[in-house]
Amino acid sequence: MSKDRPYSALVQRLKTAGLRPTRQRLALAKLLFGVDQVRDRHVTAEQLHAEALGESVRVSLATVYNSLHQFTEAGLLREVVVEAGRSYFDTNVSDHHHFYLEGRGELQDIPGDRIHLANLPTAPRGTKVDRVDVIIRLAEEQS
Amino acid sequence: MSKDRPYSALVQRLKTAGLRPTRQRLALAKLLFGVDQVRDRHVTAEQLHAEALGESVRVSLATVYNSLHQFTEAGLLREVVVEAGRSYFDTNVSDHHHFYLEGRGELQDIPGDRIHLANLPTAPRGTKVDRVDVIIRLAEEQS
DNA sequence: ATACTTGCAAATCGTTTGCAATACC
DNA sequence: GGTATTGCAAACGATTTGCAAGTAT
Repeated sequence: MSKDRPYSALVQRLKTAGLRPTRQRLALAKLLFGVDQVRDRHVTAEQLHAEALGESVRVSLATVYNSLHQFTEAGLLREVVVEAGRSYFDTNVSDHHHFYLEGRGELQDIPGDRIHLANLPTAPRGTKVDRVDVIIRLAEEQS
Repeated sequence: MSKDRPYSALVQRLKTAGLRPTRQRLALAKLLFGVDQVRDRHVTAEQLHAEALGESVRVSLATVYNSLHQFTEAGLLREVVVEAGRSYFDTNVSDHHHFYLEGRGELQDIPGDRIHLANLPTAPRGTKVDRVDVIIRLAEEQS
């Protein structure tokens, strides 16, 4: 499997999302959604930028931010807010929730059907539920 | 009821929390917890600062930040993270959840016993649940 | 060819910090 | 008096923007 393969699946995914498959976007998509990525990922812009540079992919941080937001708008990513002042992007866009390990700043998925929410109050008049976020904040246990 | 009353209840509350009842802290406490405040409040530092200035209370923004964090550490406030890059402080420190009106950046409390969480996964080894946040994100309904 | 993208550096936003001046006990 | 607290302005980290140069179709 050559490193220069066009990754047609990813190219197609970007096109379908209405995004030109530029070198940068494709490289980032590969890091985020590529076949090498076994499980779902939770990254910050800085992390992804560092990772790209580490793989000798030349991208500016600004472009990483732009791409992450474009991917999010296109429904390829989901933004998770757990900490004021830092945004995480989750490659798992299905209905699910999160563990947040406060010490490490680490996120972990919890399948959506794992938690049961009952008696959800109805949305106030004039509004509709966009989504429900459940974050279980974890602290390191002092043995 | 004079405007200059010492607000002994608030003074006591600060003292109990191990905080000197300075002019600034007392003024902020009054805005947050004072008798005039009917319901629970959700404020950002900037909002509270503006409000204080509006009431001719001289406080610096830095002191507002300091005080909010001190109040939070003392358990008088709870910090709510709904949006990357902005912190809300909630005067309701009991167990409860939130509606978040995305358009207006507005928070609304949902009593803790209103929502039923079932099948909560157990915390990973070495960690313990610090708290569970449920945020119901609301969008304005396009009629 | 033309519209979309990129990179850079500067700008911005919310928040924090260093430190001298000030207020509380 | 001695310590905690304040205010200011500068520092900060994350994110965004303006714009000239580059790239996809």
